[in-house]
Order: sequence, then structure tokens, then C-alpha cells
Amino acid sequence: MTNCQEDFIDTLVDDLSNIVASLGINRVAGQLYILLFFSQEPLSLDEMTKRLKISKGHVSTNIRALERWNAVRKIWVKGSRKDYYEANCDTLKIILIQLKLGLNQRFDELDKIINNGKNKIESIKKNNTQESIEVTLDFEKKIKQVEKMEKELRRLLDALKFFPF
Amino acid sequence: MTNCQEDFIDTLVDDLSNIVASLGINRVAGQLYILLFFSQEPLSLDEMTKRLKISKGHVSTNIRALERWNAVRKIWVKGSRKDYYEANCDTLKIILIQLKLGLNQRFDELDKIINNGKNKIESIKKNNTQESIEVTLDFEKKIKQVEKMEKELRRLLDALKFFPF
DNA sequence: TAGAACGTTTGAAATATATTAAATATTGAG
DNA sequence: CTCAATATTTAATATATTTCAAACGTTCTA
Repeated sequence: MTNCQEDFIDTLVDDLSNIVASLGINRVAGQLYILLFFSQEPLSLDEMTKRLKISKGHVSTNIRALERWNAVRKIWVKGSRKDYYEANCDTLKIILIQLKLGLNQRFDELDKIINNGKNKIESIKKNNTQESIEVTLDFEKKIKQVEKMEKELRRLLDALKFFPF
Repeated sequence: MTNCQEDFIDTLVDDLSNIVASLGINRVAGQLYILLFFSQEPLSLDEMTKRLKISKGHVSTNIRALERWNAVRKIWVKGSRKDYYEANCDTLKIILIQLKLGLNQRFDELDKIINNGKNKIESIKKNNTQESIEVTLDFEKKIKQVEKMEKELRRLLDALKFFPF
């Protein structure tokens, strides 16, 4: 591979991984994915280590995270004992699946918190002073507002599947 | 305010701020917003400091971040020189506006990177060997793929405004 | 206009996260 | 099976982030 080709990819790796990192995704995972995305051939851990100038362990850990997300896959290369990887280039699908997974987890947590809140409101209602009635009314209103927001967000997330990609 | 009311809110602040923090938003900003969201009265910096058991400076810095996001507003309380704040309870709108802002910024960066890449491809093409032709074809294909993905994501983001909230 | 009551900034300390090099475990060609 | 080539884990180090206390600046009141 000529030098200007590697330069082309390396520049993209640097620039694009900045965006990835700014979105809260591990920078090294981003670098690895981008490197593989633009490479014409699968790369071994050693090659990735050399290209990104980071430690072998670091590459190993992060490539397996990418594997878990189905963002890269291991490729068998005859006559070599090394693990080679190539990118799954369906980037948008990977992003949306991960997004959905992450948000659904949070929604489930939120459900627990909301139920907890509702139970507490019931028990406050038992100490049935005039003051407590007013206060619980307000709490109830606000908990319902949170519930409504969650419902809307769930619906929004669900609607992604109708989007014509 | 009775103790069980403060307890009710404090528990929600703890639980919900975990979700907020797990989404990459500053935990203290989350705590402040949630505290104000469930409080029936505007709170002063001192009150927030006491409730969250964090330093005054910390509250000050984070409440102003929330103000910038239009997530809280300063309230004038007659006869007090303190700044009081209340939550803007339209949480979903706040989230979506911030999301849109953040992503549009990234899209603009991405545009620059893509253009850069295209220019580089043109200059590689000048060294017009058989090898370079094959390689640039592949680079072009992949850059186009990135472009397509950005277009789809922009469209998706834009479609939010048609969603019936 | 001085002093008190605030809010903000700052620089240092604590904490969390990322990164590495080296030790350990695993694998597959011979 | 064995051993050398790989991959993974780990424990330490470096780096980044969060947090605080104290200094500073501002504003209102008397």
C-alpha cells in the first residue's frame, strides 16, 4: 500500500474519531472502526496496534467491544494464526440498534423509579392532613408528566422502524 | 415542608440523576434540574447547596449551564437579594432542542471532513497509476456511503418536528 | 459610601477514566 | 502433543474530570 493511501485513511481516522469521541463513545473503539471501515483488507491486531500507535491490550479490549456491538467481525485467513478483523459497514444500523438498546434499558429503569414514586405517594396520602393532600396532588401531577414523557420517547424510538432507510 | 416530602424528592433526585448521568450529562446539572422540577417553590442557591450537599460554586456553575439550555429560569422574589430558580418543566422540548443542536454541529463538522476527503481523492487520482485508480474507487465508494448516512440522519432529525408531541 | 450578603472564579485536591507494559492464558501449525 | 505465536488480563501509571474551599467581585441596603 502506498503511503498516500495510508495517510488518507489515517487523517480520516483522526478527524472522524473526534466526532465519535465527542458523542461519548470510546475514542479507541471509534478509531478502530473507522480504520477498518476504510481499509480494503482485514487487519490483524498487530497492524491496528501499529497504525494507531496504541498498546496491543488496548486494541484487544476495544476490538472485542466492537465485536459485541456487531460492528466488526473476525475473519479467518488461511495460514495465519492471527485474528483478522473487518468492519461491518452498515454503520447506521449499528448505531440505531445500540441507541435503541441503551434507551430501552433506561426506560425500564425509569419505570421502576416511577412505580416507586407512586407507592410513596400512596403512603404519604395515609397521613391525610390538608397539607399532605395538596402536596401529593402536585407530586402526582409531576410523576404523570414524567410518565407521559417516557411514553412519547418510547413511541418516538419505536417509530424509527418505519423510517425508510 | 414536612420531612417525608423532602425525602420523596431527594430519593427521586438520586434515582433519576443516575439515569441522567449514565447518558453523559453532568450529574450535578441533572440533580439540580430534578430537584427544581419536583419542588413546589423556587429554590435559592443556598437551599440547593444544602439539599444536594455540594459546594456553592459547584451549584453556581451548573445552574448557569442549565440556564443556558433554558432548562431553568431565574425568579425574582420580592424582599430577597438571592437568586431563586425554578425548572422549565417542558423537559422533552429541552432534550430535543439540545439533541438537535448538538447533532447539527456534528453534521457540519462531518461535512468539512467529507469535503476534505473528496479533495484528497482528486489529488491521489493525479498520480494516475492502475493501483491508485482501484484504490480511489474504493475510497470514493466509502466516502459516498458516509455522505449517505449523514443525509439519512439529518432527515431523521428533521422529521422530529412532525412528531405529534 | 461602607459594609454585608450574595454570586462567581480559581487553583488545588480528590476521584474516575484511559492507557500501558508485563504477566498469564490460549491457540493452532507442525 | 508441544511450543512458539497470539490474544487477554491485570496492576501500575498517566491523564482527564469532578469537586471543593477560599479568594474575589458585585450589588443592594442602610
